[in-house]
Amino acid sequence: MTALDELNPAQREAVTCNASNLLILAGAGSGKTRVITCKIAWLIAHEHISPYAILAVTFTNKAAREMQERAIALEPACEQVQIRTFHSFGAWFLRQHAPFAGLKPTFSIYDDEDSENLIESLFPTLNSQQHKNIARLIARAKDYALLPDSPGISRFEKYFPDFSRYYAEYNQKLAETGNVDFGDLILKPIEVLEHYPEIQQRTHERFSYILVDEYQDSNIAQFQLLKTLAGPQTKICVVGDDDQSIYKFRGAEVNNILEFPQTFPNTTIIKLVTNYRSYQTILDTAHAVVSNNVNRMGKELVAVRKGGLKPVLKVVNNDTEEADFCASVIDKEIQNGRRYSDFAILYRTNAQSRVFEQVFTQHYIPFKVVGALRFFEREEVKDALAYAACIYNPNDIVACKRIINKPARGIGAVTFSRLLAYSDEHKIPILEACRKCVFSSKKIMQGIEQFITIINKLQSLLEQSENLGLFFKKLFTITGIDDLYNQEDNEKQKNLEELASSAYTYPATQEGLQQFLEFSVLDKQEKNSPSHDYVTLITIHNTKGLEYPCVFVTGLEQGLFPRTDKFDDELEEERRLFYVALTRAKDLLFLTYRKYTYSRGYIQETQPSLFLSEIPEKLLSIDAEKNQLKKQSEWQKGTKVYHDEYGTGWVKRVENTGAQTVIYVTFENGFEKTFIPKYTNSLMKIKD
DNA sequence: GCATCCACACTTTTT
DNA sequence: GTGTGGATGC
Repeated sequence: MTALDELNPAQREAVTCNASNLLILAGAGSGKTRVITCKIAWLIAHEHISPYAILAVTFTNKAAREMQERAIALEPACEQVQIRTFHSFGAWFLRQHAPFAGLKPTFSIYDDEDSENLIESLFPTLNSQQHKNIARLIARAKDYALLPDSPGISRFEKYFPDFSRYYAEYNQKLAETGNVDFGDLILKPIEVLEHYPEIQQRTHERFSYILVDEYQDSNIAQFQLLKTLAGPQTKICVVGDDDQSIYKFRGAEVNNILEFPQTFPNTTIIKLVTNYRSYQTILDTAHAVVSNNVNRMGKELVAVRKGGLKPVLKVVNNDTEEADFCASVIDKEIQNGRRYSDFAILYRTNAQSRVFEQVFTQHYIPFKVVGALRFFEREEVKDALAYAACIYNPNDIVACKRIINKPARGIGAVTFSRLLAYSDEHKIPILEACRKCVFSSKKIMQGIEQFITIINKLQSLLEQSENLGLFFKKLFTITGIDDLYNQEDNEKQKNLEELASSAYTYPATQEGLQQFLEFSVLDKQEKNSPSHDYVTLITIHNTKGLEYPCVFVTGLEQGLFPRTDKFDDELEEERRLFYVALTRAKDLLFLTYRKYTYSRGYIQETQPSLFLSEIPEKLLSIDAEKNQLKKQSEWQKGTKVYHDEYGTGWVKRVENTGAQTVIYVTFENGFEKTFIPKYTNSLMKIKD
């Protein structure tokens, strides 16, 4: 295979290694995708493994598509390889085994917002913050593969009293209506495999090779799915980078990768540390920061591209100056022949994009904000999809609730809960309940009748339409959402247009509808329009896997990045996030620190990010007036702390020895102790 | 059931 | 500064 000749020795070893359990530690920019795609092609061409027997799991659909395309380019038979996200694999598996999972063949998949809406209709007496909390905790519980009756669920109770009861009722309702949420897409396949040995046997026989990408961000449930999918003969290859694990807050378990060699005996570990992306100066800076983490496997990237300019640290007064600085650098570099698409502005929180949008507009710099409000999550788009979902699946109570009174037909929350109770009592789908239920109020009866008429019309319209796009166009008119959004908002109208056009390639059949609905819920990532030349404004989380010639990492203030209310292990995750940010840059890297920020309308003085103090000065080109950048530790005299053993105390003294901070704490019980925060997990900051 | 107004909160979020 | 949840009144 000629592609093999283009690989470095470590990459080649990773591709050809035939170990049963293989862990590839692939640093940022080390050619990871190339290795995986080569490996898939190699398995088919040289190990004579059927493409049908290979499963490759990625974290995003975008990554899956890219992987498939590149694998096919190397070996056409890769067309047959299952390359999917964990969730899309789960959906695929459940469609085939729906009855075994207790699901109707037309089951709907609920995203986080849908789940929350379901919780809202189940527990109408709770307020929306409580609904949110329950939804978040259920999602987390499912990430950890915990069911309402699992012993481990008790630790959730302290965040929400009676949590397991709400969780049980929620799951019960999903089961009754035969629908699933995102968590179930992982958990239900595990259940099916465990309860039906013949299905597991067949699955084991089918997949002889499983590859998992971005393994550092897999969660416990996904890990269990991986274990149940793998038979005694199945070979497993996981690829990831412990330094880039940034999704712990949503259940990612970095121990999946750290403990992989212990869990799967005789694991071969291959490290890919040759970096093809960034200049060495950028990697030196990134390494200086991430090496402060204790909980890591430890590896240092080596750049193929030696030298390079030092990263620039720019100190500015406020957010406008920060954006002005970025704009002027961009303008200058454009003069030097760069394109707008060479630049990315990275920030910790979405709210930071606003000033950049304003300033860039003034400077006539074209930009695109990534990920703020995703297309398939927009109100009008979800409304249209909800009508479609009602036609496809009469048991979709969330979709029905969403649009039964949209546009307004005089059917409120009370009426809907009665309909829900009726469907519950008579064990009939919610749409049947709408057809059969009788209310004394004439106004309500008329409203429901209107709604049912619309649904009936749509049902007969579906198979008469030429394609799904044309069906949607008619749907907008018949349902009245066209009028609802037409007058007030042109943008929403455009989005509906775009929804229709993205459905044109699907046939107007039950099957086509199912595929489109599934696509809309599982593949929400905005597709990038490569034809356009614009600066990217993006959160650091969203940049994972991306690279840009010129990167600005902005808002490097203590409290914002890192947030200061973090415990030790969370601080390490913030540091990994910073590491991810730095390693996105190929050529030029700019770091900005604002001395003052606005928050809640007030101007506040800031401290520079702890991470800036972790970069040796000689690695940076510092653009600041004298004394603008004070060194600052995250620990200050007077900070209130809590220690697992000694209880509450206050920091008496802080010593900074450059690389290391030592703090002296006096506790309420009289103890005086010395800590190196970097090495302690039992001490945390608490609010005064 | 719906419109209106006020208080309040405000990380990140591949699926 | 801005958007949203919840209370209030019609």
